[in-house]
Amino acid sequence: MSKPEIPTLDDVAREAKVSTATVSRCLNFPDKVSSKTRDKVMKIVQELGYTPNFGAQALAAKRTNTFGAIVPTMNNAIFAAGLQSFQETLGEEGATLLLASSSYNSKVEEEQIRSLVSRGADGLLLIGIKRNEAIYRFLEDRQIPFVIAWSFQKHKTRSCVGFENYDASYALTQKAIALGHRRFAIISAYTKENDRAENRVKGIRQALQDAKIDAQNLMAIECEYSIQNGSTSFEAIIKSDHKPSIIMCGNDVLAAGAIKQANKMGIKVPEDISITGFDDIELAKVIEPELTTVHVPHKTMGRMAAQILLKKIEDRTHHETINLETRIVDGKSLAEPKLV
Amino acid sequence: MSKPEIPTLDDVAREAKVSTATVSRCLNFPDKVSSKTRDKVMKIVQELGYTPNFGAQALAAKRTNTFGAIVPTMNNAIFAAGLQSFQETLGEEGATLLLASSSYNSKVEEEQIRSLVSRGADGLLLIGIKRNEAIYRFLEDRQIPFVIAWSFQKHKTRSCVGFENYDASYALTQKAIALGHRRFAIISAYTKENDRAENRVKGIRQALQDAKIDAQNLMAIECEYSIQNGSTSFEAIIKSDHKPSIIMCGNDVLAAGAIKQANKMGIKVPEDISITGFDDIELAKVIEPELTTVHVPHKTMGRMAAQILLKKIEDRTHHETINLETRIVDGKSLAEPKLV
DNA sequence: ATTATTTATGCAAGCGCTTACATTATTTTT
DNA sequence: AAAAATAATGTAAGCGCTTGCATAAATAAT
Repeated sequence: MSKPEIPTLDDVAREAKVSTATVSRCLNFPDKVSSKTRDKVMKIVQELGYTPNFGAQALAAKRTNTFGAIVPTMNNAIFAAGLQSFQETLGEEGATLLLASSSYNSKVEEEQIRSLVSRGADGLLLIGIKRNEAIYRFLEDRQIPFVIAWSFQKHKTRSCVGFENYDASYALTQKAIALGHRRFAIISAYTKENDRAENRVKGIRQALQDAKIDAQNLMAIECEYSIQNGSTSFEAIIKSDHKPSIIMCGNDVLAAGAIKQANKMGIKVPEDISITGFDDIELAKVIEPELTTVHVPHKTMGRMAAQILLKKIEDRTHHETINLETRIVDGKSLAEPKLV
Repeated sequence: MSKPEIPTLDDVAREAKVSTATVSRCLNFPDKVSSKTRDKVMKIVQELGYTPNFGAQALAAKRTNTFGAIVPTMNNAIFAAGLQSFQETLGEEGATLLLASSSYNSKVEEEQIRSLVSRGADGLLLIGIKRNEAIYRFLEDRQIPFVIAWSFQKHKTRSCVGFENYDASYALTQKAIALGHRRFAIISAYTKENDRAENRVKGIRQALQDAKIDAQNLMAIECEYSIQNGSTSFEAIIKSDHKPSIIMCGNDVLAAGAIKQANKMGIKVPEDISITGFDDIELAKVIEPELTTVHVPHKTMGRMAAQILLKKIEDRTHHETINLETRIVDGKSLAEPKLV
């Protein structure tokens, strides 16, 4: 068999009878080269099917035009829309996205951060705030730009673009209280290493407290995000003796599972029980009844995250924290509680 | 500010008073090194927080322990489950996954293939068969192992693990015909560069033909996969004068959109019209009525794809094509047509 | 104790690219 | 037409790592 002739810069240079420096410039700074040689070189590049060796390039240039993103999951659409616009915005600038998924596991996330950095990621998109301080320092020591999304915090140096999970959740709870609900249940993601989930729960608790509703009236379940878990948790709540008039779910996926189970059990939503979601993903509009949920500006968030990152590459000192607005989407799944 | 002290192999070697070769061996072949020096070196590695530079490593070693996958979309869960198990299987072998999404655009996919290869991907997961022959040659010239998933073909050299989209679709159509359906509509993805979609449509057409149902009785719409498009297409079909008794959708996402729209328009599924999906993603079980669809063994497919790839790394000549079974999942969305 | 093996380390040559800096060709100015 | 300024190209020194080969240390065999 013929050996795998992967052409190198040298091959191109030799063939075109110029130095490797010139070829490199043709590729990277076309206008630093006379159009005559450029054409000649480009032709050979085409002929040989030359592709630069990324490792060599990264090694020599110390930048890669590559960004990394680590999301907790790709199993449901929570992050899809945001990532999509993140990627698109990067793409417009000719940058590439490397994607990894941590399965909501902070150990895994840490490894992936290191891996992406050692792969030469010029910048990183991270979801949420809560993570080991050591890993933040790792990034900061190396001066790797990063931006945190899906959460908002006013930090002196760590840029973010997100929203107040707490406030959104608080507002939704207020609305439920105003409708007359007094007995609550929560189906949440694990809050331990997930500040989004944590703040959503906190928002609910605080709203209840502020309305002088005793914590006795709240039951909370934590589980992984999945439709199945939404269903299971719903059933567990119904079968418990807590008897809430409303179940507030940590996201739309759980809510969808809950509604599905309600339908299955012949429990009418919202007549018998109200159910709310969070995120406003497409799924929220498919289930019957349509979900009352919190709209999160995913697209905007993704785009702005990319923009911040790009700015940080330009100017290492750039810093900003952006707090996006959320809003309650009125579906059909939240209504006044049944009179008892 | 202190400069970003990124430690290198040299730093570790100097600190540990050994050669760089020894440090490298400690990291890559621990048992080629005496336990005494190993401990000494590892301690320094820890202290310094050393992470190997990926580019340099790739350049010197000509392998990266990294695999690439390019999926058409991450916007819906079609590929999520498969990718997940693909990643898990790779992870067990200490390999990393680089993920890219092509937005069903073959030009983009081609770029991404090149990009992943130049990034040093040891192997690639590709979705579907249909793509430019040139890009196949690109991979083959460079002897980059790749495996095709989600489609099956018996190819002499190109390995794949997938299923017969055609057969599955044919079978589902037969079932519909057996129930009495004679007037069909299809909502499909664009078939131009998508062999899965193409074969699904072909399967339907052939089943109709074999049942002596004239092509006149079939109406087909192509659009991008999305719930919204499912809804829009459903409405278009209903408002046309085609009046099918069944709408077969290219995947569950479209079907979900269709059902949603049916509910909205007060059209009963399956009493007034039957709707089928394809893929059996979680969504299929959430919508009301539950979808009759084709179950695709996503997890198995992802795992086997990874296994094949790993085998190919071991033995460049390894080759296999695996045809997985699909099966019809009986939901509630397919029933006998209304008597006219 | 001496020699033959085995094991552990070091040396140094790249891997394929970028980029100061030096050199040469071209254009502009006087 | 010569001098000065500008543009185009070449030279070569790395970037941080791996690995074949040579050498040194430890162990086994005589």
